[in-house]
Amino acid sequence: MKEDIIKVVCQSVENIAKNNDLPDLTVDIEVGMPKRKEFGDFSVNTAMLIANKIGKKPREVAELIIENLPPEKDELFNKIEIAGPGFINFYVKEESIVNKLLEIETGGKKFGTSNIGEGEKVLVEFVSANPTGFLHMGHSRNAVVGDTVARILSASGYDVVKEFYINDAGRQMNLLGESVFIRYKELFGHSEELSEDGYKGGYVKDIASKIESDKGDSLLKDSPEQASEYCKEFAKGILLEEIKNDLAEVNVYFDEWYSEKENIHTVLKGSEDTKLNAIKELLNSKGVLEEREGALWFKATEFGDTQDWVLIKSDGSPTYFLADIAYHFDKYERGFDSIINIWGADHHGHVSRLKAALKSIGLDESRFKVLLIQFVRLMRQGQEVKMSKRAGSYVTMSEVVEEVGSDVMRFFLLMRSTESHLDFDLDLAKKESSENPVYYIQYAYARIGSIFKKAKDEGISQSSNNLGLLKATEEIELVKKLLLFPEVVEESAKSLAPHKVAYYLQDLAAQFHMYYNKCRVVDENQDISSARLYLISCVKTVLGNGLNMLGVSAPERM
RNA sequence: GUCCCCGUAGCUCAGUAGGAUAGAGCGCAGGAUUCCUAAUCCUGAGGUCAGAGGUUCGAAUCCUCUCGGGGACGCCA
Repeated sequence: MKEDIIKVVCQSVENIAKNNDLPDLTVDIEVGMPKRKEFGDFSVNTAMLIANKIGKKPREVAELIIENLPPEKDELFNKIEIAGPGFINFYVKEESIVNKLLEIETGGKKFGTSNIGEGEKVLVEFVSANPTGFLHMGHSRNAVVGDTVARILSASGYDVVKEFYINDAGRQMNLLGESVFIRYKELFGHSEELSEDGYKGGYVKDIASKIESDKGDSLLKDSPEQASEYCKEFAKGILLEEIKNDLAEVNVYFDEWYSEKENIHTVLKGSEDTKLNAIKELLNSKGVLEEREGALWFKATEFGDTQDWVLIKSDGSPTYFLADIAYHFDKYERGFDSIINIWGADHHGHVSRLKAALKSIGLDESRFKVLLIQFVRLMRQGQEVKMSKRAGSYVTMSEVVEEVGSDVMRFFLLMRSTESHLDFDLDLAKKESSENPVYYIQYAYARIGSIFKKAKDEGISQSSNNLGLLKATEEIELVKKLLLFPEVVEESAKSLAPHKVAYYLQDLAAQFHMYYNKCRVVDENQDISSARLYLISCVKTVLGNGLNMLGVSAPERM
């Protein structure tokens, strides 16, 4: 619908430009939907935008634009008016709106998808938690947002790969291995204190017991280093499985599990050195490294960052940052046009240093985007549920999923803009009523299913033959809302903002429920009924497509 | 001290490259079901868009400053 208006206004502006000898009269036609009915179905502010260029008052320009509209305007509009400071308001013929339903029906599951991505290769990396424990609530928002961004991008014509970066190298993993080994030794009566920053969660003991039932006391005969190493690898395997299961519970699946240890710290077939060493050499060749106080530094300040960073510590071991540069260099090497990272907001300081590093080795850092996600607060009875990771008393993601279900979990985590802090209200999440926005939307979907069941009993089926009978304001408004869906998805994809789809679905569901209460679908008049069935079938399609994009189920019955 | 996010109704939050009289849900006060699911709908009250300047035809939106909340500033990851 908007395209139609853009088309005719554009033609008009071209005509004006020709007649007045203004060759560079170009303008983006922006079509708005006024909130108030008196202002028509669509409006355009073009006159105000080009008034200066033409040298006339906005309202006069508006008149000019209307005069120069192509003849097809009569087929499309009932009325065109100038209002306020120079808006042009279009009153569209009901018929031309309603006929657009055919496009939705034809589009089916594809309606709402687009090709704005043009097959661009995108890597979305998210979660990327250390396999040193279970996923907690903080990870859950990252997981669900990342997955949904990926779904929306796919739907918009991007070629998306979802990747989980496994931080399985370095200090944290060593600590985990040592902690497990200590618990293992406990099982044989060797008591030893866990170090200050060792892992204290109960799962560490569980893993130790598994090793014991697997291997008996054989680890005691190995060297402590060998034993710890074994424990580490064993624990990693178990915890990764656990993480995969937790993610699967909320419908999150990855295409790639990228092991830092295997890819960055190991010499791969066909290469002479590790990626870690290779990147260090590359940086060195660019002259951006410096030895200071026994450590090797990256001069990030030369590339816009506020401070320099250590890449190799004075004890000779690499920092996480160096591995991260190597990892991101590899992302470019793998040929992605666009690289998206979903990070917790607490990592925002790392954006500029990584960008600085990419820039220093000549990579186009505009292809690299970080979506920062603000924190989640878990609320129960109006109180924040306090979590302390140190004490091992944090609420895991799977505990909450078990409590509220996957659909609610996902939707609640998607409801807010990613740059807003999110209060996860457990009490609301568990309510099976209209207060709960998930059920509100799903109920609309199920309700349509139920109407169709009724229609079937009555022997009425949907038809596009009588769409002209859809004349009620609620019907026109509903169709207009449906037609907005592709635009919402596109907007959501461009701005990496899945909450826009969530909001849209709530609005659409509200409008449908209103319609349901106002107009009876299955009625005596079979012609009207068949047209209305056609309409609500389109509503069902859009609700279904939207929910699917969010990874939330669309139930036929509730 | 430097940097990032936030401040909109009692609460939780939307607000679409600046647009017309600022929205939704919850909560609150009323009301609607002989009929497709009342997990629904309707009506109402409720606002100095944190504050002050600036930019212009026009600002919740853009710029500057102030105040308030959260987070980041490691040879941790």
